[in-house]
Amino acid sequence: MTIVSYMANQLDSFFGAMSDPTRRAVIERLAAGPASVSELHKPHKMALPTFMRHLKVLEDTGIVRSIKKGRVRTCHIEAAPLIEAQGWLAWQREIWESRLDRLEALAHRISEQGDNHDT
Amino acid sequence: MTIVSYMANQLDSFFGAMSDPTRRAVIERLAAGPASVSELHKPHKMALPTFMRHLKVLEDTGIVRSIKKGRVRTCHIEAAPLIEAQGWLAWQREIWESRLDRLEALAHRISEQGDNHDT
DNA sequence: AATATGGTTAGCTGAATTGCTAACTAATGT
DNA sequence: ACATTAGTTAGCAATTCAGCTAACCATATT
Repeated sequence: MTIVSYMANQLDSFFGAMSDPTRRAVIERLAAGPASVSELHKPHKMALPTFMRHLKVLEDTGIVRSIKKGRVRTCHIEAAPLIEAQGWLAWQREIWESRLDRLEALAHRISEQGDNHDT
Repeated sequence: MTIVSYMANQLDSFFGAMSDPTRRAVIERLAAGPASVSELHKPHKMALPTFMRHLKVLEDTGIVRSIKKGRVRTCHIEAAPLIEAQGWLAWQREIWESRLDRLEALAHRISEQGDNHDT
């Protein structure tokens, strides 16, 4: 079992959640402190139900938590999923960087063997 | 113009690319060194054209580069996009962590005001 | 009690994503 | 020259995603 399959569920949904600019904007806003749904919605041009679905994605992933008091739902950030994902990236990057010189050397050797590179 | 919109294109495609387990597995494999398309494909059960499309996503995002020599296309990793994304995550995390105590205190205060939390 | 506000549910679109097969080109091996 | 291997192109089907409107419940506010 690779580490990938172990973390797959978590990372799939985390990266999926982060791949949308609206959702990243919400996260950036929440970094400044908790906010209600309509407060979060205000700067975005989309309809409220559409926006709510983005919020739901963030909650399902565990990145955002919310509490409803009266008719107001207040959202805040949960750091754990981010820390995990950042850990994965950092780990990958470490491996890559430790091999980059070798990789580049090899890539150069390959590209010099033939002039057939597309890209 | 927010920092989000500035980095939007890069980060959208990067996180989108990372949200698929097949593509993350390819990245992990490539961390161990360059490999041909069929070498990369071997451990995956999907049809080759399907797999090729995943590879194309990674190339379009700039995470993977490839060189064709003869009939063999050799792929390797490009570190830059990863470093950028990791930077964004690290930056976010820094902000969050510096506020986490305040956030949690506030969340507690809110949740104690009313018993209406639906997660 | 009536109205306004904050959020939610249901259901519809169009576009993008992920999988497939079939058929094909180009390079290599025999 | 012929067969095999490596990769590619084209096109189809099922699913998911991101947006919308309309209608609705529950809690303030007046």
